[in-house]
Amino acid sequence: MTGLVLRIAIPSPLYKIFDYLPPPGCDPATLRPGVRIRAPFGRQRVVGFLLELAEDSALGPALLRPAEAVLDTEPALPADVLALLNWAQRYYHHPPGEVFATALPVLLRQGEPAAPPVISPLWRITPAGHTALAEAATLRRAPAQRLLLEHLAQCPDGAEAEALRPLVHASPATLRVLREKGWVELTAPPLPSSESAAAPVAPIQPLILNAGQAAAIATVAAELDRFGVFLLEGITGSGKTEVYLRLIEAVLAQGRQALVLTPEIGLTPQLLARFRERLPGPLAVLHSGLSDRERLNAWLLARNGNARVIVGTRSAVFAPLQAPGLLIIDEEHDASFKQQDGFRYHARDLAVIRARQLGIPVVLGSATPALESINNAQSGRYRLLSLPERVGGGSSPLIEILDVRRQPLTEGLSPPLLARIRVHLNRNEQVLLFLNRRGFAPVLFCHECGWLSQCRHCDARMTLHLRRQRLICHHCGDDRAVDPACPVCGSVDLRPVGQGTERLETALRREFPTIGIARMDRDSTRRRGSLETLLTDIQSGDRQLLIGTQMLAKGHHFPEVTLVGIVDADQGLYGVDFRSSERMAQLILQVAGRAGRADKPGTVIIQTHHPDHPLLRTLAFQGYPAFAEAALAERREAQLPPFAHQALLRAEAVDAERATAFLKAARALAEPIADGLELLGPAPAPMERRAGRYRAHLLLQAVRRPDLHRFLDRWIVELWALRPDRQVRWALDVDPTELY
DNA sequence: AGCACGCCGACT
DNA sequence: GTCGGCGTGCTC
Repeated sequence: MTGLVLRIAIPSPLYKIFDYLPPPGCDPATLRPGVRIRAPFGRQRVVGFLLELAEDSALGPALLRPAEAVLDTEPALPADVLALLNWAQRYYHHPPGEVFATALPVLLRQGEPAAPPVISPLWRITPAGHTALAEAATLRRAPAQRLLLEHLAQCPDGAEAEALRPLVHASPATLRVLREKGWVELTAPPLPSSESAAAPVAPIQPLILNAGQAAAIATVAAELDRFGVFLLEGITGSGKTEVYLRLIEAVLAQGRQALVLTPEIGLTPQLLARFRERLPGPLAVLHSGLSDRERLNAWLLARNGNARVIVGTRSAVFAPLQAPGLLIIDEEHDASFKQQDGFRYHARDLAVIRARQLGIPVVLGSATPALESINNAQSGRYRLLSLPERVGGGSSPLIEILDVRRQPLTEGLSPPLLARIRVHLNRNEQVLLFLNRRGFAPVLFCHECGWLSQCRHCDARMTLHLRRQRLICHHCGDDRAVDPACPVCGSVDLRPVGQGTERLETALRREFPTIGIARMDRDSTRRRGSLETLLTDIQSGDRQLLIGTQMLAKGHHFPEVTLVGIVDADQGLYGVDFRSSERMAQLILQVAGRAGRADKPGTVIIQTHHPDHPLLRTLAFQGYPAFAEAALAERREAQLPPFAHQALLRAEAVDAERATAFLKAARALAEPIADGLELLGPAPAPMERRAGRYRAHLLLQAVRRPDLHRFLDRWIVELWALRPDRQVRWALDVDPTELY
C-alpha cells in the first residue's frame, strides 16, 4: 500500500511514463487526468501531464519523488483529446511525453497559466468615417485608407484587425491614421456566451446548389449525430467549400463546433476571408505563422467555445473543442498532414479516429483523393460523395500528352509547346508553366574534367542559383559561392545541366521579351508580401506568363489562364518511391485546376519522354478516378499499401556501420516474433548520405494490420532495450508516406 | 533530449 | 595548475 501515485507523461524522448507522489499538501480533488503538473526530473524541473492516478508503482515507493505543483484547476485537454492521444501513442509507438506535449501550445508546455483568452477587439467605421467616405474629394490620394474605410462600411459588426491585414500593405499603420482622424474606432466585441453562440445562425442568402452539392449536404446533414467518414470527391471548381460551409452552418445551428484542417499552404487569406464572411462569431485559426501568444489565444477560444469554427493545419487535429460536432479535412490527400519528424502522426487518419471516438461525422475533401481513401470508399469503410459538375457548368480542362523525344528542346521547352504558348499569349490570355524544381539548374558540370557540383554532406548535387550566384544543396541547405572556374581543373567551361524555374524564366524572357512574367517559388516569394504583390500583378493581367513550383498548385486560382504546361512529368513516372506516380497525378490535376473558368476552360499540355506510359495515358484521357483505379490495381498486384501495411525503422549515424549494426540487431530481435510480416533490409536509404549522416532503413510489411501492430507492441520494447550507442539516431515510422 | 560526471590534452 | 573536449549514465 503506497497511497496515491501520479502517472505523468514527462516531455522527454524516453519510452516511459513516470510515477510521482502528489505534491505536498495538495488537494486530491485537483488531481484529475489531463491537468499539467510541475515536477522535478533529474536535475531539471519540467511540466508534465497527468495521465492517471494509481494506488501503487512498479517502482518502490521510496524511489518516487513528490511532484511540485498542480498547474491547472481543470484538465488542460478535454477527455476526447486525451483519448485520442492515448490511442495515437499506442498506434505510433512514440514516447508518451512527446505525444502529449504536441497537443499543447508552447506556452502551456512551459507552464504558463491557461488564463481566459483575449478576444480581439473589432474595428468599426464611425459616422464621421461614413461622411468622409461620401465626399469624393477625400482620400483620393490615400488609396489604402479609402480601401479600408470602404471595407469597414460593409461590415456593420466591425472586423478584426487580422481580417483587414490582407487588404492593404501596412494595415496597422493605416488603421492608426484613420483612428486619429476619428473615422474608425476600436470596439470590444460582445463576448459570445455559449447560449447566444448556440442560437441558430441567421439563414444565409439562398445560393443555388447543384444536384451533387445538394445530395452531399443532405447525406451528411442527415447523419450529424453519428460517426461516419465521407469522402467528398470533387474537381476544382465543383464547390466543395460551399458544401463545407453549409455543413458547418448546420452544425452551428445545433450549438456545436466544427474543426477544419487544411494543408499549410491551403490556409490562404482568401479561404479565411470566405469563412469569416459566411460564419458568425470569432474564427479560431491555428497555423505555424502565429506567435506563441496568438496560438494560445486561438486554442483557448476553441476550448471554451467562444470560437465555433476552428481552422488549422496538421496539429490542429488535437485542438480542444467544447462541443465538437463535425471534422473536415480539406485536400485530404495532401502530404503535409503527415508529420515527417519526431512524432510521425497522420492528421487525416487521427481525425477519423477522433470522429469515431466522438460519434460525429468527418468529411474528407479532395479533387484527387489519396489512393488509401479511395480504397476505403470502395471497401465501404468510407462513404463516397461525388461532385461531378463544375459550379456554373463548364468542363474540365482538356489534357494532352506531348511527346518530346527527339525534339530540340530550348531550356526544356519543345517547339510545339512554345508555339502553343505563343498562340495563347497572342490572344491576350495567361499561360502557366509548372516545373517542380527551383533554382537555375539542378547541377553545375565541368565540361573539361567532369566535375559535378556535389554536396559535401549529401549524396546529392548542389543546385545552381544564378541570380544569387550561389550553389545551394536543397537537402541540407549548405550554400557556397559559385566559382568562375572549375574547383578541380580550373577550366572556365562550367555548364549548368537541367532546368529549374529560374532558368525557365530566363529562357522565356528571351523568347517573349514583351510579355510580363511572374515566377512563383520559394526563392521569389521569400520576402514578406512579395507573394501578395505577385498575385495582385497576375490578377491585374500585368503578368501574362506564370512560372512556378508546386507553390503555384495550391490555394490560388487564376481564372484567366487558358494554357497549362507541365514542363517535365518524367520525374514522377519512374520515381524511386512507389507513391511517386500518385503524387505526380495529384500535382498535375491540382495545377490544372488552377486554370480557366466556366466559359474559358483551360488546356493542359504534359511534356514527357514516356508518352506511352499507361498510367499517364489513363490520367490524361480518362481522368483521375480511372487513374486511381489502375494505380490501385498495380498496388494490389505488388502487395503495396493500401493492400499491405508498413512500418519503417530508420536509423542514421555519422558512421554508416553503426546505423546498419543497429538495424541488424533490430532485425534479429524481430525475426522470431514477426508472424505474418515481411522484413526488408537493412538497406541504405535512397539518399544514403544527407546532411553528413548515413541513413539506412528496415522496412516491415504485413498484409493484415493487426499482425503488424501485435508485432510492433512487442518489438518496440525490445528496441528500447537495445540501447544503441549515442551516435545512432533511430525512429519508428508507422504508415510511412515517404521512404527517403 | 538535457544535464552532470569523469577522465585526458593544451593553455594563461 | 585549470579549461574544456565528448563518452557514459540517468532521469519516477
